[in-house]
Amino acid sequence: MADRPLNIDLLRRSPFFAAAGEAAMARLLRPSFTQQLPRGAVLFEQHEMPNFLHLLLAGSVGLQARDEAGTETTVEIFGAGELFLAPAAILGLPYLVSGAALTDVRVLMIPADLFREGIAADPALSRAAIELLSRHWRLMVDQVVDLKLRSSERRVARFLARRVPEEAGAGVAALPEPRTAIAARLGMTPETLSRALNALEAQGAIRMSSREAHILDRARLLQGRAR
Amino acid sequence: MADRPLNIDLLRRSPFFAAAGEAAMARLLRPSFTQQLPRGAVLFEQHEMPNFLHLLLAGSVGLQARDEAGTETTVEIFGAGELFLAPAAILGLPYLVSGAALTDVRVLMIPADLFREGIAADPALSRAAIELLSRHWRLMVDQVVDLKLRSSERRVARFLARRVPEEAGAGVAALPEPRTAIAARLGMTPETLSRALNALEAQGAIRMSSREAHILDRARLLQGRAR
DNA sequence: AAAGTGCCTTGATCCAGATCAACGAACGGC
DNA sequence: GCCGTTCGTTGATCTGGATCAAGGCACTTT
Repeated sequence: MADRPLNIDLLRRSPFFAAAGEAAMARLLRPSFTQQLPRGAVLFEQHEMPNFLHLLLAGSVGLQARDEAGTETTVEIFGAGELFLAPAAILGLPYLVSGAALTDVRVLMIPADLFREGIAADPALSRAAIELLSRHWRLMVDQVVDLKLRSSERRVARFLARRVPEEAGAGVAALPEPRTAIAARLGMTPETLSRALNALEAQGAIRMSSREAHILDRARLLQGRAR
Repeated sequence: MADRPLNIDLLRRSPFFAAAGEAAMARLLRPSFTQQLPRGAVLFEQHEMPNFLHLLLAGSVGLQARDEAGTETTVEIFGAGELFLAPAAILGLPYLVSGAALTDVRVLMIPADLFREGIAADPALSRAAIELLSRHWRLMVDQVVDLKLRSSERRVARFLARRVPEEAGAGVAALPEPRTAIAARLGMTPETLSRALNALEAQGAIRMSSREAHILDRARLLQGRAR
């Protein structure tokens, strides 16, 4: 079933399987297998037909979209525990975006057809899918609002804050993925991202080291220099 | 059941009920009623708990979000035939956005609890919800890509093109909603929208009159001045 | 250890689109 | 039919962030 023992607990805690329940989880897991992929690997390509659902066990994956001119952005970055059936998998439509490993990753591959059958048959599973989709819709709405009405510095601040437990006043946000991808996810250039991080550091809200940000004061970080 | 005869055919053709099937439709319609609201009316308010699902029968509704500072944007504009269960209704969570009538509207009000029960019980209905959510997720992804990598003029062009049948070379795009709302939906100021429309007219791709745009050459409109 | 090779930051300049400020046109109220 | 009010356009200016162009570093590769 897997080419290496897989962390059942992580799965159980993932928002999706928590909603789907043990039974559905067991059923989906039986024919699934895990895969280890290096940074840069492409999990699926825009316009392809989906054969698998991907549940991320470790690492980060970026959903990337290319426009007609060939320029690319990162639409969203997902971390461990997330299932992204870029709804394609459910609907049986071609992927709207590509999925690329932004770090080395370990993914659970769930056969898409099996999943589609499961959804039709098992109300708990379809309920879980509905919740997942709703959550993902909200993520995108949040991002649209962010892009439309917040400055790049604010977007960076919020991005960092989201990487640390909700109620913590301080903490460490890991940033294992390349700056380019983070910048794209935030709708800015790497240069602007770099400058925004500097500014936040100058304000005393964070302290940067190469692949992580120490958040010194979450509240201050979020409210900005509006002192 | 309704305070005025309602166009069953429009409902049947709406993407949601088309997927849900006649039976589910009939069941949901029985306790529902329609409402006629003037431009500016608020269908639901951000942070409120959802009591109804809204199926738009006529007019346009804008999903608006306010940030902490109080500035407002339009996240999406929906037209006749659309059902927007700003997923809140499904999940039983407070609305993430407000819904405002951008024109005079006629809406079918479907009790949310009834809908939630229906989803749990009827596979066809939950299937329809999944499809709706997937479609709406894709709309938002599209918009994020638009905002991240296209200029305001391109966004306007695409917005107009989407308001005319896919395969038509020419046609009329109605723009009944206030310019301010359209501009916000497109992530720009009314001034910029106005100038973009002028530019597209100068390129000979469209001809504007106050509340509609005549699209003279859809292909040209979409490709831009890259002549 | 030297020489690549990515990846990130820093600095200088530029520009699309925001902002500010009138101005005009459509519309409902009386 | 006039008047205030709301909504859209136009023009002038300003600016956040993009773009362009070098540098640092931290890695592998030899």
